[in-house]
Amino acid sequence: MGSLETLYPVLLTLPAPTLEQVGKEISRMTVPAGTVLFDERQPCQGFPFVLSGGIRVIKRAANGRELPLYRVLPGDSCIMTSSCLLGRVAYNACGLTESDTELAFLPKATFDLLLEHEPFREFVFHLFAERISDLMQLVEEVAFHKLDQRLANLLLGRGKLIQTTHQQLADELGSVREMVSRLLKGFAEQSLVRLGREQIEILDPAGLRRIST
Amino acid sequence: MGSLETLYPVLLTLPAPTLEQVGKEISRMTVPAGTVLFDERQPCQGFPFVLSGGIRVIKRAANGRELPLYRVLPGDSCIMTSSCLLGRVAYNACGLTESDTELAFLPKATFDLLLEHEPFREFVFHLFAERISDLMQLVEEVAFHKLDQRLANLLLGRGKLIQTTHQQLADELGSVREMVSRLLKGFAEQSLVRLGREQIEILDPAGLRRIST
DNA sequence: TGACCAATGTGACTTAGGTCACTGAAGTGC
DNA sequence: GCACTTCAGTGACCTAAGTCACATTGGTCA
Repeated sequence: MGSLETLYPVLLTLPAPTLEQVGKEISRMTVPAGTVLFDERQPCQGFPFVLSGGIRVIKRAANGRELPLYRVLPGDSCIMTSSCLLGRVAYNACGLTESDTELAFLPKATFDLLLEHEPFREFVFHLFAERISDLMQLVEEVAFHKLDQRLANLLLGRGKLIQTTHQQLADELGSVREMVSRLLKGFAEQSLVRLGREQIEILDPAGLRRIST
Repeated sequence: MGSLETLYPVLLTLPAPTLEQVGKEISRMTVPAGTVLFDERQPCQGFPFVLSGGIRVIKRAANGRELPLYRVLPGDSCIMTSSCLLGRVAYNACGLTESDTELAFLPKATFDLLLEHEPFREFVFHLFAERISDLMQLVEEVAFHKLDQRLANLLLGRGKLIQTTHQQLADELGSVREMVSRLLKGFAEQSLVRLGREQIEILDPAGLRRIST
């Protein structure tokens, strides 16, 4: 939907010739939902901008279970990909498009050029800082929080009426459907939610929040 | 021990006047082992260099348990502190000196100046990338690996003869002493290690590696 | 309407990990 | 040598979470 400049207003702080160069050298692509964008150490094609859609970055376990690490939405950038560009460190995680996604890639040379500009640097650092913050949050969740807390937390901030299946919630938590069903049943018995087929109505956000902490 | 330039050779790539300015504006401090350097959202004093000693960055749980996130050793920098400088994101973790530690802080203004130089930028990006990599590794460990795997992994790469207590190992893993004792006993029964008071002798690294995967 | 399928509910069981409450063993200082 | 402390070993028990094997429910579509 939005143009590159609307989604990434930091680009507007660049000098006009630089911005023009960006426009010239950026390469766009559209990929359908469910595409694997990268997996355990793929060569990186440049600095990625997400224009629409979104990317789910997950970590796969040996036993097939998987855990979502974070999402990359329009306006963000996938540090995963970009930092192999920046820091020459190989990660092993896997990125999938959640829905049809438009991407734009900036070649490394152009990206380096942009980094000469303080506002753009700040933008990139901010992306890094946010990812680190997300990952720490995740470590905290996985290491210290029980599943009911994590589920309650997941339900909160998704609106009053959530359209989803138990399986999807389980995937989100890196758990299994049965656990989610049981916990939701417990929530329903406490009148925190009302359950329906493929939908959950939040009745008592405060109560959920109490559990989620 | 080492000078700033020896530990951070990237500084030598800076123009002489800049380097001189760094020397002038940097402030050094020495803190004893066990000092809390920062805790849930402290103001940051600048970009930190570690000259000797080391910092343990941990996450505290509500129940008092704690999990080490990563260490900052001489030559590294604590992204935690620095990225609140860079990305204006507040983290909540806690940093403690592991041993007597010499630190040097660069004021934000000087740090911004250094970022004008490509090699220094690269250095900083690399630090970020490594931390992210560490954190992902940690997520993987905590979410997917069993304690015996994690313990085996911890023992490996620490030399043939490890001087430590079970309690210290447990702290390292975010677990409890009893579990470590039990697991070590199991390892000993498989002749993977020989146990002694405050020491563990690795007998079969290959066997441990098999477990650790 | 009846076959079919995805989503959900549920009980029985297993496992990993943690907690508690001890006991014993090895060093340390006097 | 003896008191004291720290470290380690161990059994009994508890809990969260996952696994397995189903039964049920509601919707879709030929």
